[in-house]
Amino acid sequence: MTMKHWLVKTEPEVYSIDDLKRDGSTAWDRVRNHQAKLSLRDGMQPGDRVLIYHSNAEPTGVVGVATVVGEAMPDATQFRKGDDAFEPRATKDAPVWWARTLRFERRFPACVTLASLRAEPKLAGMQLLARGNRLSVLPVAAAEFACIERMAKA
DNA sequence: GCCAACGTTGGC
DNA sequence: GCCAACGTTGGC
Repeated sequence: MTMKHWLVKTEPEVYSIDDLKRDGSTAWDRVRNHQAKLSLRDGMQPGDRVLIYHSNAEPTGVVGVATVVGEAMPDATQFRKGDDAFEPRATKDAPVWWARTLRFERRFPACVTLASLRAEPKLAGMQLLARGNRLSVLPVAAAEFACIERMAKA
């Protein structure tokens, strides 16, 4: 099966690309949207590459690349009573939310800002840039992924 | 099943 | 901090 490409959003004040670099890899969890869950659980394959996007940041944009490691796993945070990610409907036999391990690959020398993404004609169809998009896990076309990698080097 | 109220996301 | 977009909840 061919490789897929993805983008995940994170608020750097909560968990940044530097946190991922420090940790080496991390469970990408606390995602509480069903469409994003399907990407995490069913869409991603081991070895897929993932753009890391800083939202609510100065500046906002793509800051690096990670790799999908292993299979989907139940999001452990859904079982933690008292945690704001707790999910009362979830049981161990029937988890509601899923997570993936992402491994740090590299940090771009500079953030590829949202403004520069919007200014790039090749990215005009990118799902991230669609009006009102709030999904925190998104598929990215291979050509779009390559384009952003080139922008990071320029 | 409809839909108003409400909560969250995320750019600015 | 504001607010548009839009997902979720819950009464009916």
